[in-house]
Amino acid sequence: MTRDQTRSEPSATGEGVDPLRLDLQLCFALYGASNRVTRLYRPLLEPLGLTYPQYLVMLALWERAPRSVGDLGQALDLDSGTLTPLLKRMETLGLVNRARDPRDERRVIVSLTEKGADLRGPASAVPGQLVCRLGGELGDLAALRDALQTLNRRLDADDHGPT
Amino acid sequence: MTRDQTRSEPSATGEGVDPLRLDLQLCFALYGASNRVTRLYRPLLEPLGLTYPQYLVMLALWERAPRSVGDLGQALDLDSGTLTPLLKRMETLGLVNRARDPRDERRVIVSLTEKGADLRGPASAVPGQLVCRLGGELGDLAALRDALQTLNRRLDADDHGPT
DNA sequence: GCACATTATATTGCGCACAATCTAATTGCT
DNA sequence: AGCAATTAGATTGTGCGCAATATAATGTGC
Repeated sequence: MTRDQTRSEPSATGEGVDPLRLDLQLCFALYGASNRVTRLYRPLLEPLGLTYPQYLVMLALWERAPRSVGDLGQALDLDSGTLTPLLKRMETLGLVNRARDPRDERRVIVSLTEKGADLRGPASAVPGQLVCRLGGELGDLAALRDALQTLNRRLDADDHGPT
Repeated sequence: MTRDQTRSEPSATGEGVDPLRLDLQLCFALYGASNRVTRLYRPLLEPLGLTYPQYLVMLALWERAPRSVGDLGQALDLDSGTLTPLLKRMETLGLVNRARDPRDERRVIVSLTEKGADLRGPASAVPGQLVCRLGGELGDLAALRDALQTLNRRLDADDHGPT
């Protein structure tokens, strides 16, 4: 029974005749693309001392700061179990400050330090370098972005539990 | 200096006029989509006792087994630092066996146990459920898959270090 | 103004991802 | 044979991602 009861089709790049293979192909491609892109960012962000999720937090804060942990979590679709230690590391790095909101002591307000704000300049080179490394036509990349954003919106809309 | 020196554009869903925002939008969408899809799989795989990466390993093994750790790593684009502990957990679960290749003692051959092979039946329901939860037109999902696979191939081709 | 639910964050625990490093086995070269 | 270079995995350490739980502050009804 350790036979290789397997195969059914060439598997990989074929046309999507079998919808049951579509999930594997799509989700695996998504998973791989996300890993690959994080790897692509790594050497660009390493000189800044940031990881990719930390870079996303900085982008959110450069857009608007100060803001609460929960607000960041909503923007980035991450929960407090992820953000709390991440923000603490960024605080240790001297990029952000964390302080309880005196108006509502349950909230923690995250603000940029001067060092954190100053990092925006050096970081501004990153997007260009990355698009360059991504390669491909700008139009194709924009189309891919649109398809992913559509998917994300649909998944966000659904998940309020059908039975 | 804690001013909100921020904003410049509406930011989110606009047309891709500014290529410098494209990386953020694309990569963030990718990152979010990957996280969301893993979350979508979780309740489907939990009854099988699998995580999403473990499910990917099982799919690879159902396609062809036994195979070496390195072979799995190439197929899934994961390195030994990820696979070794993952495979050990799966061995503890009784899904796979790990054994040195007698032909080449450096290699570790991963094979399916009967329990692992038997899981294929229950798992066969997952892809259909997932595509259903993903929603959207099959054609759109197939197009997204193709775009991601193209991107992945390009990134795999590049990375052999230009100076 | 006191139980009780609600809200915001923190903590704990587990499982990836991956860089860096280590060990051991094989291959190549001479 | 003998030894350097290569190769395959394993180990270690750091940083997410998230479920489950805990803690503490706010709001609500009575």
